[in-house]
Amino acid sequence: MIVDHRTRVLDGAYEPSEIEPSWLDTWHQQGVFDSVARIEAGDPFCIILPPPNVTGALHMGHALNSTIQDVLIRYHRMRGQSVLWQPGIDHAGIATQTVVERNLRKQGKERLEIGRDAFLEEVWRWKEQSGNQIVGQLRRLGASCDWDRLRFTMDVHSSRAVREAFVQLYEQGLIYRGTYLVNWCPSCKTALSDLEVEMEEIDGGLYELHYPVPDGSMTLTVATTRPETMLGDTAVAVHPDDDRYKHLIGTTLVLPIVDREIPVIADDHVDPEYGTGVLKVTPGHDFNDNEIGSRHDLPLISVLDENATIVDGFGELSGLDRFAARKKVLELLGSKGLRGETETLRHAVGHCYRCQTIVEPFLSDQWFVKTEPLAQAVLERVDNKETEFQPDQWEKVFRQWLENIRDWCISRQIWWGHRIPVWTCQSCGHQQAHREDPESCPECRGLYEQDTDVLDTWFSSGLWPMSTLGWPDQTPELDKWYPTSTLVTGFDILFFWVARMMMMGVHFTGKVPFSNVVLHAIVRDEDGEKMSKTKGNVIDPLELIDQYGADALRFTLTAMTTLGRDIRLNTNRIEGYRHFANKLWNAGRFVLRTVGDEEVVPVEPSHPFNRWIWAEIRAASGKASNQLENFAFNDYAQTVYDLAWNRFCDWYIEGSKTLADESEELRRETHATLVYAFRELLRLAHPAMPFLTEELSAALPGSGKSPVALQSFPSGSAFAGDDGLIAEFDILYQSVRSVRNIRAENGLPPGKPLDVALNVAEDSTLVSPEWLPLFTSLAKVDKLLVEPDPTIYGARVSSAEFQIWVPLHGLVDIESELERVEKQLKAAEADLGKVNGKLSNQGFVDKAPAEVVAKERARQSELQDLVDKSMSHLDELRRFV
RNA sequence: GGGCGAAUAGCUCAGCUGGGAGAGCACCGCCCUUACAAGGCGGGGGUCACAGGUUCGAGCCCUGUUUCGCCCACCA
Repeated sequence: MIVDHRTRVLDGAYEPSEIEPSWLDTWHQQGVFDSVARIEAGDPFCIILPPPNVTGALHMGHALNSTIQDVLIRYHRMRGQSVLWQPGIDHAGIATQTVVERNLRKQGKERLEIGRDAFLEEVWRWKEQSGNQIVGQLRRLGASCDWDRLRFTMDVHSSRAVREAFVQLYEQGLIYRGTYLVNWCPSCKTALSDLEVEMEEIDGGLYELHYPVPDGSMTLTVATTRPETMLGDTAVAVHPDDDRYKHLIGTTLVLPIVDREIPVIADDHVDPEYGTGVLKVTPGHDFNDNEIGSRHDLPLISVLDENATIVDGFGELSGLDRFAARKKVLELLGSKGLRGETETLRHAVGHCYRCQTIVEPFLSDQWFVKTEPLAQAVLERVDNKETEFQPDQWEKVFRQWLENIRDWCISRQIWWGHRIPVWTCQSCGHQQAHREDPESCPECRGLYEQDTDVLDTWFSSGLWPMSTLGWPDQTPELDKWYPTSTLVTGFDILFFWVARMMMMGVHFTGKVPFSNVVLHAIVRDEDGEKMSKTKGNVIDPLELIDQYGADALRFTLTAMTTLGRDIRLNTNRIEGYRHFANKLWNAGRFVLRTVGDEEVVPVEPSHPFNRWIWAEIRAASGKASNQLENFAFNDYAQTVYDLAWNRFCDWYIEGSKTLADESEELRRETHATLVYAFRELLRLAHPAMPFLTEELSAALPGSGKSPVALQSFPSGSAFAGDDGLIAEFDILYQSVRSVRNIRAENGLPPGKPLDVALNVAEDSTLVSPEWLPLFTSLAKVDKLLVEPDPTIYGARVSSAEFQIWVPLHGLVDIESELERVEKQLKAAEADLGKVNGKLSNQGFVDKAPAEVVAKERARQSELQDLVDKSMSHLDELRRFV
């Protein structure tokens, strides 16, 4: 279907839902986002889309993230660079498995019942649906990704990259397996990395327990928040210098309930000031105790199983979950008279980041990445500024984390993910990582079994910039676009993702994966609350798009993005920018209607007013480029808004109406300027408002077939215009506003024509035949008087450039005019006072830079002049009272 | 326990290397002027959290305080 954009703009009110979807098709059909087709076209610019999780629909955070990236991508594409925005989605291991499990449970099914294969089929089904929904949402927002290159972290290619990376690390000795204490989620029943544990303050108790010496003659009192783990105690520790307990070091105590003898040991870790100064040591269920245990060679005892219930062998305690066991242990100790004081205590406890269950330090076999060497390599690159952070305060945070990094537990006891590619022989015990699935043990042909665990989901996302471009193969894409240019993401995944990509990228390619990292804020609701499903304050971007249009939403997000600050989304703001979009729409309708069927050709205008708008466009173009290069998104939006509304619509369009009537020649020139300046403006706005700008541009005469997305971003070279024109225009602007002000302050209707006396220097541009008609029409001057008439009273506005006098005789009461002038005088006097104060300060005159002093002097005489004129005007007015 | 960020108009926020306090929305007044009432024109409104300091000059730099928010951290 061929759309007649001209008719659509001319006939219709602005209705984004009617124009936006059709452009999605057009862009696609015209291959606007195809990157590989233009792989040789220019300097590379590449952004890897942070792959959204297939856990459901997108939220406002994604909309913000994608908008920022799309603004950058569209800008760089318009700069003629060879642009790739690589899209993809993430399988999101635990998160997705949890969602699918929950859905199954609603149907009365359990994961374990249906089995691994059937379950994975379910997940793939879910992935298909969620993935499509996500892509649909991103496209609707206008995201100009190269959609043909859409990737998934578990597709064939990514899986191969994961496999390759794992095997290399394994062979390099950077991946190891062992039995260690890890963070365990008893609900997800899997190990978690340190990062996946969220510390949250909860109310608990600090319980005192008495442990008797073997002969029962005395007890030693420990303090603990977790009495139930006492079943696994293998020592009691005191500080080596603690005189209270020094004599007991080396003796033993009897662990109540289990009747096991445990040693009293000395360790620096114990704080004599805290609790009783005696620490029970449970190396099997506490990270600190585990370290103490390894220092003292203590045995490790697991008293909890993977569900965090007490294991067999503890009588009535066995089978109780940890919280029930806690109660029971306290009860048992109480009945033996072995309980002391209990103190309530608010303390930080680790929770699973996916299901919020309290994590349990749990002894198990897990796979780890030795991160220290990887982190060191990254730190060197950051030192060399090979990757820079925006805003730069994040560099410090990033660095600190890497400096204190601990080994990364990468194995997960779930089903959804990349299976760990390590096989172990059931006969000879041979163990090896394989790039291809092996048939049998390469050593003895025995039964060879693959590890059942899967990898941490962040392992595959850590490879994302490389793997999407083809690694481990040396593809043309990898060659062209790696390292990528800018990574745009939220600071909440700085460690999870950015750090991992840096480590993997540097390790495997020797190059940092991106030269800039832009960390944007999270989107909060109007009350500053973080959006979350549980709070029910989540806003679906699609709803906002339906209501206000994608352009308005995008412009809002762009305008609200100052790096380093949270965004509070309020719908007033979106509404405001919808009005802005509407304003542009109507400006477009005006241009079309005005120009009609006339043929317009781009010409270098001769009239200063036409040249002025080009000067404004040039200035704005330079500013906009700068702002985008520096990730100052809000400033860019402001530049566009100001140029479009305050310059083009309010002044240029209004003035053009007068100009076009002056002469045939001027009409032609002005109409051409209207069209071409407007088109330039649309290009400037395109990265933020792609749909509207395409639609309006396509409707303009002589627009050709090329979409705005592929046109060049304004560089100011179209028609230079000179900067002096901006100052010339300012005189017109001030003078017109003066007359309007007189009108408003005296209660005269805005449309009422007035006689005006305009006094200026002879050589003033204002009275030149070129500017004067603009003044008389924009100020709605009825008759231009030569001189003020002293016999009637009038309003007067003075400036350095002009004096305006408007006779008010018979029009208004004089009191209001007196009021207006008095107010003006008061303001001028106040300003003058400040300036005089400054200039009479010897310190200022001596020490301030010469140009600052000169500026103040100039201002002094201007203000003095204004004060004088206002005073004499007041005298004049008072004669008529 | 460390570290970071924020505090500016009624609201949401800009304010770059220190030199005349800004925007949008809201508010008030006048206008349905032939692109646009989702609009036009004009206007009011701020002890820049507080207290010191540096400087000729501080919203901006330094010190301290208060109030919010976030991150990291093994005090049981």
